[in-house]
Amino acid sequence: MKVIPKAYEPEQFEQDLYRQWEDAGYFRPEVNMGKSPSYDRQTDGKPFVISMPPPNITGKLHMGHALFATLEDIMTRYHRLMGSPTLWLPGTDHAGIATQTVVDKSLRKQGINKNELGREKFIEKVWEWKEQYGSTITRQLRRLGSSCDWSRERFTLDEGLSHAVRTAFVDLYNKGLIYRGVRVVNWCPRCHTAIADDEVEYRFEKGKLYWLKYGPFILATARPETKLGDTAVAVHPGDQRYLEMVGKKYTIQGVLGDFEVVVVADNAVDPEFGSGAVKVTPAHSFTDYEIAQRHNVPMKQIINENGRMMDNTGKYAGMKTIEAREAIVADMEAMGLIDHIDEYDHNIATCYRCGGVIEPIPSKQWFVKTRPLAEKAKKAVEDHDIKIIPERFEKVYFDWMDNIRDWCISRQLWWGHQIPVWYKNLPQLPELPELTRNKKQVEAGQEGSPVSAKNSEEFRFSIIDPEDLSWILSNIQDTHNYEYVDFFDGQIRTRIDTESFTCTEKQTDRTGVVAKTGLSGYIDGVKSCLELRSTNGFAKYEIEFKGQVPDRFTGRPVIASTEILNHQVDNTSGVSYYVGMEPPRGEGWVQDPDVLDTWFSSALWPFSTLGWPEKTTDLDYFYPTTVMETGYDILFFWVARMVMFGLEFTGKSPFETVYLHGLVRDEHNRKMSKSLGNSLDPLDLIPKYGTDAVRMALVVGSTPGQDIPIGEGKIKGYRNFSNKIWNASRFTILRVSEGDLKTGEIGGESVSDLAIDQELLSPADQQILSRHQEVKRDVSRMLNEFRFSLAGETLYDYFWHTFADIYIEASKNQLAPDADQRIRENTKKILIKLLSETLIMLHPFMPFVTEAVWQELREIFPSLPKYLIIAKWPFDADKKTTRS
RNA sequence: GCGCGCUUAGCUCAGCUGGUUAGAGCGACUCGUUUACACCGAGUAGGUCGGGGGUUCGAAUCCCUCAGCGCGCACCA
Repeated sequence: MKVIPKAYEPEQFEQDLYRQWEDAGYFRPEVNMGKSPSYDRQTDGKPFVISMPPPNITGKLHMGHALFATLEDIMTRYHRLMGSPTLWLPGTDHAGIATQTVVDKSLRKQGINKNELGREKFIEKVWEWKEQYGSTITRQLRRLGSSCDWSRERFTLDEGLSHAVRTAFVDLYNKGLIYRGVRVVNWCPRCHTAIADDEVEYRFEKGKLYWLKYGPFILATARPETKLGDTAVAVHPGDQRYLEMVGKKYTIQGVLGDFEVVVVADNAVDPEFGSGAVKVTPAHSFTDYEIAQRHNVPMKQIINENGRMMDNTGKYAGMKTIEAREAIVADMEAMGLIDHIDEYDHNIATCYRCGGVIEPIPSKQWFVKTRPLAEKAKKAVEDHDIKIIPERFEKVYFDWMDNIRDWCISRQLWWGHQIPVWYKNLPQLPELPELTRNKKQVEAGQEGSPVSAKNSEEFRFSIIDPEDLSWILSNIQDTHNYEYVDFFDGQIRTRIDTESFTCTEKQTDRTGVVAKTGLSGYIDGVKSCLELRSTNGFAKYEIEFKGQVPDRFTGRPVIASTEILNHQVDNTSGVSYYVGMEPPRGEGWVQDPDVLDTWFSSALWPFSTLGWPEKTTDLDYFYPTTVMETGYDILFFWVARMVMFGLEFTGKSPFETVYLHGLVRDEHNRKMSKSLGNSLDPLDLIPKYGTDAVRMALVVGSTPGQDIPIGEGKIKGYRNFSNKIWNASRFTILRVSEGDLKTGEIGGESVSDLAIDQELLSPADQQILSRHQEVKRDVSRMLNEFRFSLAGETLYDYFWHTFADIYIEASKNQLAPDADQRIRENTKKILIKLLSETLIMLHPFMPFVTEAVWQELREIFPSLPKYLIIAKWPFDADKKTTRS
């Protein structure tokens, strides 16, 4: 008879079992396109794929990671047991701001200043940090039993992914979906970078509302210091009180002398609030900026990127905004410019990373034009190409897509993907003689055209190297108000109607317009010339086209390289820029110092990790992925953007189902926080109670989209369950192995061949077998429907309170030495069947105990698969012929 | 302001498309246990399913309404 320890000691098994699985390669899916599978498959053969939400390299594992790892591992293991080729692709995220802040802090503790260190050295330090901590978190994910394919592990700054990022940027740029411009942005003076709208968090703070005597108006403001940047007063168009004043200019007495404002009527003004008149500070308020844009009101910036008053604010220059506010209020009171002051609760904007107050300031940044992307992304969910669980988040998703604003993607940081744009300052050049305005357009094959292409479609796509085209077009964007753009290819001069791009709002049309009006065709080896003229100046580019290769997107031939022989720019900025995958040829080009928003690379994750933009086997086979499992808190940050980018770059939704889990909270449903001291550390709990217990505690009782409370008591409960599994199995194994197995007391080759004699069944046998069948069916269905909690609970209840409490007790009689030999044998067969099949079903939830027990079970019943992880799921949903 | 969620036993929560006597875990109480497991077993108590109204043969479940709590988005002069 076997000897098995009395209690389950997880520490003795977990790490060893994990190593055995990993070494055996069970986490790596078989890529077998078009071939018949090498194993018994219960599915349609489609691979099951999850891209792991890449944890930041900044920290160590917490309960949130444990939750996603558990849920994703359950799905992965379930589908593996079902026989699907299963890929769970892990990785980590460089997490721009977060990592830079943490490393900066740690360096400062060592007395090292980031700025003295310099960019290159600093980035080296961050990489050192990454080497140290990036692997910590993946090691800890293994501890959770995550059966992901480590051979495919990725990091967002890997060469392949960086290449994907550059490709995406350049492609969007060429499509006119990325632009650079001066906008009022959310600026964090503490992190010293712009952040996106959804990276801003609002919180209430007690403050004051100042009623100012403002020329003929009395108006309220929370930020009197911005008065120095005021250029207008806005009122509601229907407001009778101010009708007469609209359009007129007024002189306002200010602390730095008189200044002039214009009165405009705008619907954004709420006539009910305050006096119905608003002072407009276009440079430091989003609403004011928009009002100013609509009424052509000038903008005056008075706050700089350090959150301090600028030189144009006289004696207040250099003060922080709060200091300036106090000083200005004091001065205004002295001048009798303040009517009265109210108490007022402000909803102030703060940075989601550092908590600092956000200053809206005008800044030149890169933006993604999101609306065209959002429309497709919205449609994908509307058409059910993507299903969101729980469904109610679809509405939230739609609302976001409907109200989306352009996405500011440049960050003034060092750690991240540096923007693939290069700048060059150019000397002023003497004006060129006026160009001949020839309106003739080039058509493919047309007489006089130097273009040799025979079919017009090929011709149309064979513009010039997209990278150079973008570089050229970038200048159109930069200077506005071009009168005309001429393209001269050596023989024919082509006029391009510039009306289409005088306005930045029409940027999407740029590429199209160019193609339509004839900036197309290439001349291998011929020097061409592009000339731009604007109200600010002109630019001339001499270009030589060389060679011909297939375009990587369309497969059509394009110019392989375009040498810019010379280019000249003369405009107000005097700067030209180049957008491309690699630095441009020639001297003096400097790359844009900014990096991209972390979420830009994250948005590419489901396909960049599989090799995109290269056409790899992995991309072909595993993309689109199956499930995106993540927290509802990053629905906008991440999920929405993956959908937008997935559709844009691959033409496919990046996943079929989005499963949103909730936030892990403490047993009283409070947020886990260090200050409350209620945080649970999975790395303490795992050695204490076992990974399986932690996993079960996270799954059972949690509903998608709903926060999940968890306390140590709950985990203890599932530790007890682990032990119950161990002991019920121990009983089974010990009893079944009584007698001589070699002579085949229970016989049979595999579990399905266990010939259970229906004639000999006791009522207890019949009941358990029937219940067992139900559980198999229910659990399969629940897992297919993403109802993990219910599935786990069902299995828990069945195993403990039906199998162990009822059936094992009943089996004791049936196994008694004085019982009929045939009954004993039959009972043993039933026990083996029930136990082995239940272990398989429990395995996705509790991989370690179940595998540990399986290995024991295999010793007395060697026909079982070598490892539980690759066993066969005991219920086939397609076989609806389940006889009761 | 717009939207969403929650309110079920002392605590934390399940309860899918309405259908036996509303469930679990923890906690409480009683009893038991040399015999797979005290990280155990058998059992008990505990709920007018937030209030009100409606639909229905039948409502924790669907609809309306009110209240409390929480969250998201927008505004925030």
